[in-house]
Amino acid sequence: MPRVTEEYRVARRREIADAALRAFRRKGFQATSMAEIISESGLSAGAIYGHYKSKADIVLDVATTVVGSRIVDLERLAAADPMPPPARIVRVLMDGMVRELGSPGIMVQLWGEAVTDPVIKKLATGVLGRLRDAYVAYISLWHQREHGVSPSTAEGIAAEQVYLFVAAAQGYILHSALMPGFDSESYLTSIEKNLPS
Amino acid sequence: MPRVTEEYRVARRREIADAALRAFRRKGFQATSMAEIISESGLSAGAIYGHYKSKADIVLDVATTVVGSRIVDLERLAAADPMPPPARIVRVLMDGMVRELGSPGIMVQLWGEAVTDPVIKKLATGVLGRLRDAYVAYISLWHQREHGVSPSTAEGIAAEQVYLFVAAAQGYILHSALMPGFDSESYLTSIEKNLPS
DNA sequence: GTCTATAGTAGGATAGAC
DNA sequence: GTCTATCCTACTATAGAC
Repeated sequence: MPRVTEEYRVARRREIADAALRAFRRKGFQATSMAEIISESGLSAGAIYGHYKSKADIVLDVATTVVGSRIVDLERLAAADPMPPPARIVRVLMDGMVRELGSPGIMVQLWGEAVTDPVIKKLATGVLGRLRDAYVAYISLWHQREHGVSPSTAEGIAAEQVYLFVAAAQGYILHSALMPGFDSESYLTSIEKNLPS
Repeated sequence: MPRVTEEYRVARRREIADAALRAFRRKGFQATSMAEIISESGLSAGAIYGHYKSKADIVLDVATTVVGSRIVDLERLAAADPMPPPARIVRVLMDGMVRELGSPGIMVQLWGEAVTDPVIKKLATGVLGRLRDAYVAYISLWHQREHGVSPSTAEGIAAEQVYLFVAAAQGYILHSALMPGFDSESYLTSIEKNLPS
């Protein structure tokens, strides 16, 4: 027997999550204190802890949403005809991530936090796993469509190549966050040229 | 006019740095408190702050040493005949890193911290830059030796390929830190098979 | 230089009134 | 559900005696 309607609860959570994302965009995840999320949301500590049980819980919600969008990106591209080559996908994913997250630095902080915080680690592992699976599916489908290979051999190729594609995306994020004056365009063209197809 | 001999000072710093590295190996960088470094070293807070001005200063010293070892690895391999192919280098670097650091998680935490801490960021940027340069030099030399191309074209190839090689190493570190049951051997063989040569 | 003791600070989370 | 006020814990760094 809920004390408020389900609708209300969902709307409030979204409101809080959006405020948190705005705060994270400015200062990253670790450096953003609960006080800042509270201030950004215009609510109070009590109100927020009534909807989320911890800061990690908020991060989890925000990140899950963002990753969901990337999966949707991949599915949309998989439905296109002709499908862009797998190497081209890195660019699309990175564009989407930067657009939504503002700065790739947040991802790096998330990874760092995951090393010690079990809740965040579970999140990061899930994220990485889901994206990897979606990427495998994409590569496999692409090989079937463009090179006409059988589903099983396409699957084999995809499983073997996916590590490098994922690493290319991770490398983009790291370079972008850590190297001042990082030239994203030359990174992406270099990647697209040297990744297998 | 130093109050103690230079030798003594250097030895003490090394002693502290070694203790810090042992502590970092267990719990990573962020999660290791000064109290733990103090306890591990058998010294006191006062003693340590007499030799390092902050915790970040200790991390900087430790990390610089570790990275120096990777550069030495690369130089040693560059002197071998025949030189191992560039794709093979990822494995060597990762082996050395894991041996010295115990866990790749420390690197991930370092990256995360770099996003907000200017001192650590400068360190991470420098590390990445030095390794990248050493890698470029290696790839370039390898193409000259093994494919007999001119130095200038070899340099061009190296500059274009290096991003992907570095990303492969970073991907190894991230997967290793975040994916439970990560199969490092299949990662490395997959990388070696799909990286350009 | 090194020790003990502690100052100083920041941030996540809760209690209790409304 | 939400607010204000505050507790509590954790941790870096310093002060002052030896």
